[in-house]
Amino acid sequence: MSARRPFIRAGEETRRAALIEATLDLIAEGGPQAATVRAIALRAGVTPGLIRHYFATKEELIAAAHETLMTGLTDASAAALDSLPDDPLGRLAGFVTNAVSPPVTDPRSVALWAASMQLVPRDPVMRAVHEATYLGFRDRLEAMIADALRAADRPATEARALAIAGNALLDGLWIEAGALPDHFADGELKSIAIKAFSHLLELKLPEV
Amino acid sequence: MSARRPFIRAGEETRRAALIEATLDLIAEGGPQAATVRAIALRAGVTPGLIRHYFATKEELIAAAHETLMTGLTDASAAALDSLPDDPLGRLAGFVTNAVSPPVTDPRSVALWAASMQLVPRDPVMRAVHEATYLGFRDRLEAMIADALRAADRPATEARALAIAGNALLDGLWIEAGALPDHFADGELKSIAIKAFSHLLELKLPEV
DNA sequence: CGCTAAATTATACACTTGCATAATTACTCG
DNA sequence: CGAGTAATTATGCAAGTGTATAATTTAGCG
Repeated sequence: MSARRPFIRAGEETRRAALIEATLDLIAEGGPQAATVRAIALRAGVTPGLIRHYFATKEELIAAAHETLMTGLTDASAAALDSLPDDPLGRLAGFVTNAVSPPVTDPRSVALWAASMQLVPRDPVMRAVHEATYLGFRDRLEAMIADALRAADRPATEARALAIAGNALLDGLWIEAGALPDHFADGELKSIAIKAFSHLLELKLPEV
Repeated sequence: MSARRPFIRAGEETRRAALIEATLDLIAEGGPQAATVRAIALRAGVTPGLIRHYFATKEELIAAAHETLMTGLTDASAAALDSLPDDPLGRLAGFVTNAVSPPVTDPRSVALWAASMQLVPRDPVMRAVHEATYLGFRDRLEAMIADALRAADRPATEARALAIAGNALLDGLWIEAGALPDHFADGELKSIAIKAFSHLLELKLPEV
C-alpha cells in the first residue's frame, strides 16, 4: 500500500514564512486567482490541510502576505538610500535613477503592486497601508528636493508640489516599465527621468 | 408548472453593451473574482447561457470590457478638446487638466484600471489592448507637445521623451487621485499638473 | 526507550465555477 | 397569419474551490 508522505516538523515561523512567500509568488505569477489553497501548499512543499493549521482562513493568509509585501517594499527602498552619494544633487539623481531601474522595476513587484492596488479602494486596511507607504516615499523625495533647491540657493517653497509631481512621474514610469518592458530601450527611462527632473526643478541633475 | 422566464430579443449591440457594462460594474465593486458568469448575467438581466452566445469564452468578454474601459477613458480626456481654444498652448493645457479632473479621475475607473493592469503582463490579448490604448493616448499627447513647441519657435526633437514623461506624470497623478481622493484639495492636482508641464516644456501653460 | 503532544497528512464534503447542449420562445418576413 | 430563424432560457456536468475532520507521524522529554 502507498506509504504516507514523510515530513519533518518545521515549526511555526518557518512554515508561516514559507506559506506567505509561496502566496506572493503565485499572485505575482498568475494573479490572486492563481493563489489557491492547493497551489500554495504545493509550492510551499506542504499539504493543503496545513494551511488551516497556521491560518484560520485563507483570507487571513492573504492579509498576512500583503503585510509582508508592503513592509518588504518600504524596507527595500529605505535600504537603497544609504549607498547614495552625499551631495544633494547626486543623491536626488541616484534616488530617481534607482526608482526606474532594476531591481525596483521588477515585473514581480509591479504585478504585486497592481494586485494590492486593486484592493485599496474597498479595503480600509489596505488603504491605510498604501497611504503610509505612499506618503513615506513622497516625503523622502520632498526632503531631497528641498535639499537640492537649497543647495542652489533657491527657495524650497514649492517642494511639496514638486514632490507630488515627481512622485507621480516615477510611479508612471515604473508602471510602464513593468507593463511594457520591451517598449523602452535600455537606460532610456533612466535618461528620461533625469531630464524630466532637471526640467521640473530647473536644476541640472547628473546622469549616473 | 413554473412558466419559462419571458424575454425580449434585444439584438447583438444592446446585449453586448449590457454584458460589458455589468462586467465592469462588478469588477469595480468586488474585483475580478466577483465577475462570475452568473453574476454578470444576473446584473445584465439575462441568463448565464446567453453570455456564451455573444462571447465564445469569458476571457473574450473580459477583454472586450477592458477595451471598452480604456477607449472610454481616452475618449473622455479627448472629448472636451473640441471646445478648447485653437492655440496649441491652450489645447495642451486643457488636455492636461482634463486628465486629472473628474470624470476621468473617478475611483471606479482607477479600480478598473488596476484590475486590468494586473492581467496585462501575462495575457497577450490584454497586453495588446493596453499597448494600443497607451500608445494612442501618448501619441495624442506627443502631437500636442510638438505643436506647442513649434508655436514657440522651438524644435520638437525631444517630443517623444517629453510625451513619455508627461504621460507618466499624468498616470501617476491620476492613480493617486483615484486611490487617495481625500489627500488633495480641489484643483490642487490640476494646478500641479499645469505647473509641472510648464517646467517640463519650458513653456508657460495657462491655468484654465 | 517509550509516551505524549503537536505537527502534518489524508480524505471527504458542500459549493461554485465556466462551459456545453438541448429545449423553447419571440420576432421577421413572405 | 403562419413558418422559419435566431435569440434566449433551462438543465447538466466535470473540474476546481475552501474548509472541516479524522488518521498518522515526528520530535522532544522523562
